[in-house]
Amino acid sequence: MARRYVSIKEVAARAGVSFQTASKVLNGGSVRVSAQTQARIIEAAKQLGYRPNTLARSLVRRTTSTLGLVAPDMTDVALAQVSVAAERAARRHGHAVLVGHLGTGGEDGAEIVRMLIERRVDGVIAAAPQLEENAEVAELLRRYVPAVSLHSVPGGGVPVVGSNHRDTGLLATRHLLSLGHRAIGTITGPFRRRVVRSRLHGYEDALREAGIEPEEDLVVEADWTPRRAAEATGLLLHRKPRVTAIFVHNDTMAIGVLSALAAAGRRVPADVAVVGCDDVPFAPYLVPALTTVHVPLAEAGEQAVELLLRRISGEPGHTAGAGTGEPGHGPSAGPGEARPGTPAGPGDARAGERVRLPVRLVIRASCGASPPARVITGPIATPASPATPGGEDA
Amino acid sequence: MARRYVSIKEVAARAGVSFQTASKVLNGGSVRVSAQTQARIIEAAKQLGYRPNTLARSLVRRTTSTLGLVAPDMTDVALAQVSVAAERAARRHGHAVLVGHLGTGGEDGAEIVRMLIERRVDGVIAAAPQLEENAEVAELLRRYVPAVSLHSVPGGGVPVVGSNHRDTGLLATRHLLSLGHRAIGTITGPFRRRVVRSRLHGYEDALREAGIEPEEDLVVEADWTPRRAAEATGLLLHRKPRVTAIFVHNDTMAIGVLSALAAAGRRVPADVAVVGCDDVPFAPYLVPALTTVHVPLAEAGEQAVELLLRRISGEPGHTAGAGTGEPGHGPSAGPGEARPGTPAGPGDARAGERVRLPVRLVIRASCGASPPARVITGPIATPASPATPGGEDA
DNA sequence: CCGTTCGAGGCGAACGTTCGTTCAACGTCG
DNA sequence: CGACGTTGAACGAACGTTCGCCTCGAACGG
Repeated sequence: MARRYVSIKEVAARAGVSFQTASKVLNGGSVRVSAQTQARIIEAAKQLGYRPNTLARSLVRRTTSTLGLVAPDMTDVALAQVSVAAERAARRHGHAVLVGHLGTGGEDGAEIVRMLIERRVDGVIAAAPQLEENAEVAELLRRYVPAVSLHSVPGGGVPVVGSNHRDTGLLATRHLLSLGHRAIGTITGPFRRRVVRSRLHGYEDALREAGIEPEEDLVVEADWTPRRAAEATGLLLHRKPRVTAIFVHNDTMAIGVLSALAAAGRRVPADVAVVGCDDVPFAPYLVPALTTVHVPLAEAGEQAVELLLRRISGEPGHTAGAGTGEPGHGPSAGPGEARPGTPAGPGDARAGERVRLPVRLVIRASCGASPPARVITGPIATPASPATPGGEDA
Repeated sequence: MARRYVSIKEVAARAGVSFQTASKVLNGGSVRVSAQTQARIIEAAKQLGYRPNTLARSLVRRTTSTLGLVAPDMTDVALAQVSVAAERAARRHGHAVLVGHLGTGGEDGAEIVRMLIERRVDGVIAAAPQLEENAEVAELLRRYVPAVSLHSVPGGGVPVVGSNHRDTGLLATRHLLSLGHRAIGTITGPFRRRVVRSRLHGYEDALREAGIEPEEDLVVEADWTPRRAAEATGLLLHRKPRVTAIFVHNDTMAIGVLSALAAAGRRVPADVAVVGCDDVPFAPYLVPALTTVHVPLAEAGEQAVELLLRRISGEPGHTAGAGTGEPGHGPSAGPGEARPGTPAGPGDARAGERVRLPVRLVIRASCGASPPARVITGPIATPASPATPGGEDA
């Protein structure tokens, strides 16, 4: 049961050299050590099953090759994608990932971040919407450790990777409008989330573009779960029996919406059209197949890691390591939002503070449009709507 | 951007004591240091924003308070539950979690485990079905680090936490039989997975109990995804048009099955009854609401952590740590499939090697049974089937 | 008044590395 | 034939802790 780890000294002893020499060979490679000795050391290491102790290594190198990930509750497949992608990307770059899952409230965020800091992670990825409101976490991230967030961070100072969520609302609603719908309801996530407000802005702006004044009664708040979404749909149907289309803020809730609609005897898409958000793997297999706005979640996780790693290695950019990234990437990339003053465009001083991943509409059956799987991409130019200021988020 | 961490020496200096004294105070608490001095040290630490460097601590304590988690691909909500629950449980016990997600093949398992070992995790939780076949991983876990698995481990020596999956097959199939179905098909996960074979055994045994000889044509292999499940269903319908019920190996695939059934114009449950597996959060909101076998995934994750932590702290049990070095437990390898001699019951000498979490049937609408949400629990006595003894797996 | 005890805190060592410097031996060259 | 380079390897120090033992001085008992 000898679970003791063998140290480099034992390897060295067996090879008959000083442990420092062994160290040299075992890492660096061929630095000033005869081929013979090298072979002996390597052989000894293999025989003994030597595994370097990264703790000791980190202690002297002052870097752990470990990233921290603050993850959400994760009852939603969509969010899980981010974490998985991020971890994979990190590992590809030789970094391990220390993870902490928030409670549903997200109030334990600071605790998690402190844990990560004490473990001296090289950087932190904040991948939970709940963190949006957590000023304490934001402060910790600003002060103690390089970080990248997938959601807007109170007080700024932490670069953000993600999509423009106003675009999602815009895309979904415009599509519904183009199909002739006028009474379009929406089942949202919690209002206090920026994502939600952004999607709502897109929804409203699209409506106004079409000359329709948004109605409060058509907007029902839920909490991302199918359960609450089903309830919300019931309420919506009650308040506005004549609604003919629904924009749902995520695909998981769409399941609940579909369920409630079925329970109410409304056919989809014949009576009511439905458009979701995220484009999770099962979306094409709902009945009817769900039309939804694809949000590149996995890609966001990956990009977040890349950006974070660049920052850590102290790549230039005004924001100490942030920038130079994404030079003129994407079609119109970054500046999705109408924000006259601070375009955050490429070349802007704050470039790199924000990486934008375009969303796109995936047309399936639930909206009643005929052709299968057409795709319309965002971000989109907003004709005339300086109304909603910049702060969208991922 | 001064990201430098303050060390305990700086705290000590500021408080005017030796750093060892500061150390004493900052951990142990009231150990032979005057209240005054303590206060001074604590104050200094606070002012400086001192965060202990757990690397150094771990180095001397020879324990990292970190657990490794080998997680699956995670495109399935059900599996994500395990990871989240495990991480939460670990944190509750003051442990952090280092996570590695397998690729779809799971061939990178050893690489991940090695990474965890080099980082000196105190223990490893193997929570991926893909690991079932990975002998290299099993070997690493046996040799280098205490571990607990959620799935059977080749060669044994690693305790397993999970449900008896024969029971799931039994429960689902018996239910369908009790509803009068005789032509019952099943859409499975990959055959090479034990879980799958176990569920299949349950399915077949239930059939035989009812005097029905299982037919190969009624069994179609898929890969856990809705996509392949839909295809498989199409195939099943083609081969056996008269099938009146389907047992699906997980809820995510059930989405695909429902979709294919709808495409084929079969009504559920009127024409075909469907029973799933797992009981994920959205199951009640599918149309129709999915009858499914509830598998306590989150609980399994939690229990795995508890068990692992007990093992680490060297709690007794005959298997002291890891089976006192696998004496003569070789080929008889864990209480695997058909091994009449070793029932591994409670009170058995090898108790602790296997924790069983009962599954239960949750009756909803997709099977056509009338009462809403009845529940039938397992594990179940098998009337006359000594064929498949205990050895199912999680 | 001296020896003992006890409370408070200092000190050395160790944990397993990495990194830069030092050292010995052996040619080689002028 | 001695100064010098090279080459190969050893060595010392440091990373930030924890832990156990040691010392010091004051208080206390006899």
